[in-house]
Amino acid sequence: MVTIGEAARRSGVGIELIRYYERTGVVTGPERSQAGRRQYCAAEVHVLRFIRRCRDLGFSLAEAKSLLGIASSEQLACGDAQSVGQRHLESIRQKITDLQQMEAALVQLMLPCKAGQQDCSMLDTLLEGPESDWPPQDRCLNI
Amino acid sequence: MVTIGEAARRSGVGIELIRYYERTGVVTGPERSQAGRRQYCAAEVHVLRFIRRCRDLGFSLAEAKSLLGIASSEQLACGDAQSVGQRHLESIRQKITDLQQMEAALVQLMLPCKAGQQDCSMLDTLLEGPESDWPPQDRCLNI
DNA sequence: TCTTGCTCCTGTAGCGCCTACAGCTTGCAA
DNA sequence: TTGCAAGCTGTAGGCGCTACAGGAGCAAGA
Repeated sequence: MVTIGEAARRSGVGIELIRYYERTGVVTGPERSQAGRRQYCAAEVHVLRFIRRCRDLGFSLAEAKSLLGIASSEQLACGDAQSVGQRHLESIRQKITDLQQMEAALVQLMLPCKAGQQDCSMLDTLLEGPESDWPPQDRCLNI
Repeated sequence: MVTIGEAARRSGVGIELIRYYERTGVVTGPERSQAGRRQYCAAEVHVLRFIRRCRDLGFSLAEAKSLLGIASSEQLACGDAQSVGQRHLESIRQKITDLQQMEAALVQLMLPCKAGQQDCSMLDTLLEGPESDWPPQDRCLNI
């Protein structure tokens, strides 16, 4: 049984963030000491580390919670975990593609300025330029 | 002079978003009709489109506002715009690199499951696996 | 003229994922 | 005993939207 500070150190999840996860139901609250302090057992520290690893891999908290549920269910449902992972992998690849297109568009936009022209074609294009084909109008681009 | 609905249509920025931009000082509010309705001139619609293009390219609202300031200043400071753009380009490239490493780590994590083993090594690794070298501990990974 | 239906208005609250602070109590060592 | 670190709760802020409630204005048709 360790304190929240020690749990934070061992899991790599900050103290405030641990309390936030508890408050929002991502993890269940641990036992409390008589004085009301949180006391974490090894398994609970494992869970925190699990969440952190999921977050490091870009999973949302909802996905992390879902994977945690799969991982701690009686019958180990590998297929379920695989499909969560696969969906996530596709979303990562989509983001990479979007960012690469963004990068290309930005490079294109900034290129003419390097020629040392008088006007800044970058700002001109942003202000009045033609409609580019980027971004496609029908896709969400909150990256 | 057009209504907010028409300005939204012409600029590609939603009505609620236009009001949000005005409320948060990204753009200045337009004239009002006697009944208190917003009335946009062509230049104001241009500004909205400028903001949208910046956002499409991944600039933050603060950066967009800054670029707008540069674009509408008397002496056209192309160098300033270039440096904002260059910094942004580097951050896009950093994000791409991070995502690619994330992708590789995820593929690595999910690979062994495909072999049809009894245990799900993906979940096992997330739960108890060794510390991977990804992510590096000293970098922000909120992507 | 009246009604219908669209557009517009303000204000507020919610999302996801934290981060930070105020103001308090507890625990431990010197 | 004193002093400080570490814990506690509750609340607010940041980013960039999005969505609603509850009202007012406006143009076109019956």
